[in-house]
Amino acid sequence: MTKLWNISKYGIYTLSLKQKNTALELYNKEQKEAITFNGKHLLLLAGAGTGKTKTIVGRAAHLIENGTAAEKIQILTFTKRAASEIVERVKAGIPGRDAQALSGSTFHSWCNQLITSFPNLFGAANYTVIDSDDQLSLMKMACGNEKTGYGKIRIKPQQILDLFSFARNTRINLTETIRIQLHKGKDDSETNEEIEELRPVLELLIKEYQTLKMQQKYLDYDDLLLVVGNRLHKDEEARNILSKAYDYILVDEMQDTNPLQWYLLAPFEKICKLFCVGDDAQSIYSFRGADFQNVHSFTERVSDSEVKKLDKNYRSTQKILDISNWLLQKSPIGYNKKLTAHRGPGKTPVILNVANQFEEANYIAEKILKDFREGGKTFSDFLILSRSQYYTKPLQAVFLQKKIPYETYGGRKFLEAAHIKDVLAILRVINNPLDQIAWMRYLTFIHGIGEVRASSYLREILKLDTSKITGEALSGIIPGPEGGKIKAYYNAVNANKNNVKLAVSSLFKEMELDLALKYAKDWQEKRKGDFPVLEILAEHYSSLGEFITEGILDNSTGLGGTPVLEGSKIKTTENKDHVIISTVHSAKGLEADVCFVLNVSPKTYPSSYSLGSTEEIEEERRVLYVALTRAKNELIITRTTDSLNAHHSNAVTPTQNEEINSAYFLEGLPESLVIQERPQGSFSKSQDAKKANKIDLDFGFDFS
DNA sequence: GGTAGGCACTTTTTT
DNA sequence: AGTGCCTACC
Repeated sequence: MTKLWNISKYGIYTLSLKQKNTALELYNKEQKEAITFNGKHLLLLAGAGTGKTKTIVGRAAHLIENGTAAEKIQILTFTKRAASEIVERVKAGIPGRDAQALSGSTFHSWCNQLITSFPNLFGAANYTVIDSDDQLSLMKMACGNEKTGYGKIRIKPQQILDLFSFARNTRINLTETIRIQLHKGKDDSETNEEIEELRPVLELLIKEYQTLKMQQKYLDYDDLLLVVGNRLHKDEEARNILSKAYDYILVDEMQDTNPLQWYLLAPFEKICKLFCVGDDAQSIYSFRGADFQNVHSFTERVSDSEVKKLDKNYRSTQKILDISNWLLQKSPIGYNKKLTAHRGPGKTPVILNVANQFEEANYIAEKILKDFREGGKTFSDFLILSRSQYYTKPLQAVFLQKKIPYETYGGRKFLEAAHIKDVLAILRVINNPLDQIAWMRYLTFIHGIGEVRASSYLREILKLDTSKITGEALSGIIPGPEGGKIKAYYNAVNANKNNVKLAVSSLFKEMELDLALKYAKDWQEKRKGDFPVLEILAEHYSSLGEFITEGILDNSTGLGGTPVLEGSKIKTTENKDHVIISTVHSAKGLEADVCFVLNVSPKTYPSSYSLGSTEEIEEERRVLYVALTRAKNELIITRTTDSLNAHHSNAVTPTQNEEINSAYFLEGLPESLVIQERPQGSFSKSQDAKKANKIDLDFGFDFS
């Protein structure tokens, strides 16, 4: 099965693609030892920039060149992008077909492949994988059916999903999950009473949600892992089958795996050899249940295991590492980590004090253009990192205006865009007629049909035997021109259901006018062009189900770039020279010559949402650490002074303000580590400038 | 009663 | 860019 969702993001890696991975002289002693490790299980602690990815690539190549069949190696990563990068680099290093069968996936996509490959083993066939939007719709349905119980409790469907997902990912029971997530872990009688009141209601709603999923043959993200994990734990036959399928599992970003992922991985300790790579200082996913016990307790949990370390940094110059090291040292947790550069001192990092986001955006744009025109740099030499996707909006506007090509990582995905989902809904319904979420979207897409009427039509549709559902039958249920449209859409796909591309293109022809009407505001400029892309994506799949699921499990097909068609291949801007704008969370593994870290201001680092618990603040610290260590030669940290006078957040008490300032990560930063700058021109020694200097307030902070 | 359209609001991080 | 809430129309 071809996976076109792996459209390469390798633009920035092409230079390193050519090197032969297994030429061991390319590696240092520690890397070599890891690559050629001959024991059973290995945990490799690899600090930022120490050649982690390179070593995984080398390990896979080494195994293949020493006789392991490529299909018996599974590489697991967090994003499809990371997986494809590793796989492509291994393939590039090994001539011929030996490495072609090498598989790299996310945990979720891997589980999906296993479930699909062994339908009898896992007992799931023809299911639909649902994304978070669909989960929310389904949870709303669950809550709607339980109005009595739900009405009393002030908890939103999204919160219920978050609690449930947290519980499943951490494998903690519901009571304790509520305690941790809603009561900050408190264990007193008042808390316990509240928990006892909430828990039964939640349980009821979650059970309803589970039932709805079962009825409609849905699997959500967590289900994918659980289905595989549960089977492996309970069933020896399953373990036997999979032990024949795999000899080695290579896990990237081990520090970000959660107990559910460990639950999935643990049976493989007996089945094959684990090679897990991670860095506890870069653990930034605890909101998703990541637990660095998976790293810290590795040797206790896994018999026949060893730990090795990589700590020589090849990415950054020393002055960039100095500020990164300083940040970690200030932590009350001992990370016991100090990166040393192998590339000399380099340039001192800059802190750029700006008045506001627009000044920040303009400064960055001007610097990039200047370096591009006069400094011999390409756009791909720049990486811009932000705490949140939302914050980069003004920057993107300025880039568009100044014609700086960029690509965003993180944020809304291609297949999550409303107009794409509208079209996919019809495919989904034909793939799985029990898919009520898709039915509702399909029906309410038609002008004149709202939620109420759609529900009643859907009730009629579901009464039909699934084999009796036809375009004709639908127009029998839905009268008038609306029914005619529904029928036409249905037939367009149904007549071509064995040719996904044709299904998509004929459906689009039917829907185009209505789509243009619904999205009149930005149809021509923004949305219309996505459909040729969708058709070409579709071309690479042999069934509707595969197309829908692979799309949902992939996050690499961002909508940020302008997709361009070139022959039969999609070319997106990502293949051209462009700046990368990314959230820190999506930037793991990335690096760039010049790196901007946006808005390192109080309230953002750490985020004011995280104040209150040391664990959360420390996670924020690691987020900043990850950001700082992306830079190879130039690090520019910006900080906005108007974030201090928070007009947007209305009620900040003086005490809170003090807390915000004292928790601020750059507070107390030694002068020698950075150069403070202000943009030239519009920004002079005004009042704003004075505010900028006030950020380093000297408040002590007692973490004990 | 049901639907569509307009307005205001709001955004941590992701599979 | 999406969602929730209100209002005006069928």
